[in-house]
Amino acid sequence: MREDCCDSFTPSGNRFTNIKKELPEIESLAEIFKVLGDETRVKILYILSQNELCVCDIADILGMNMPAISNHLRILRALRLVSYKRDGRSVYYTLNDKHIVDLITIARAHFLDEEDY
Amino acid sequence: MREDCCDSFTPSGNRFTNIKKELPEIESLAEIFKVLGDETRVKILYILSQNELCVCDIADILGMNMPAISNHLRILRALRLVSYKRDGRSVYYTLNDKHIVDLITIARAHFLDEEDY
DNA sequence: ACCATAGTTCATCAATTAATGAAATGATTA
DNA sequence: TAATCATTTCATTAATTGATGAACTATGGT
Repeated sequence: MREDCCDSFTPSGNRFTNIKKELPEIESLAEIFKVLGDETRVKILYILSQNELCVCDIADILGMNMPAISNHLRILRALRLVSYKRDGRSVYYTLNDKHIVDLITIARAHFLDEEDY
Repeated sequence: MREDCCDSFTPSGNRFTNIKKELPEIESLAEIFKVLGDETRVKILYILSQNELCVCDIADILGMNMPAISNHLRILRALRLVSYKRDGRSVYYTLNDKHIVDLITIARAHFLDEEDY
């Protein structure tokens, strides 16, 4: 976008070429973090890591109405983070990806304990 | 919000009490993930994990204009994820929190390798 | 003092997001 | 088959977000 830059810029052109190549990979991670960046969704994933629950239970626990929960579950389904099975009238959701819980656990350990920064 | 629920609901009231108590803590994690949920910001954090850079260099690497980068840096400053020092006309930013890189690294290892799901 | 450069702030705009209620679907029960 | 419950889908709406260009601040050079 810019041809030159501040004094640290060298016009030889191939500055930062290596890191630029890695960026598309890093960019794609934002999709995962975006899912976890919603309070409701991260809570849904957390409670599903401990219980298999129907939509109605999740709505009850979180104090929200069912369409709201159902929409978030649709997003989580699209990324294959949860799976579901119907049992009678109810649909039970389970966590489908243990990596997500790892991320939540690590984030909790790192950012909620004030030890260092 | 709802007084009763599906069949799995028990009116005794204290169902899921334990997990409900943990939810505010989980909810606060969304703030961290929200920061990483933006393509530009996660890229900024990643390149700052490898180089100390001025705003102008970051803008150059990411192919964006400076106000856009500056605004993202403001968000990262507010959460103390980066620090900065002025050197002449340039302001150099550095990563201030190694935990963030851990999260990015772990997410990359888990979600970009297709081994299991 | 004047000018150029680096960066920030601000207002505006477009796009995205999430919650809500209503309607539709699917499944069980009377 | 009518009624009810659990869930999903849909349209609407309000709120949030991110990019842009203009204006402003700060620093250094002439």
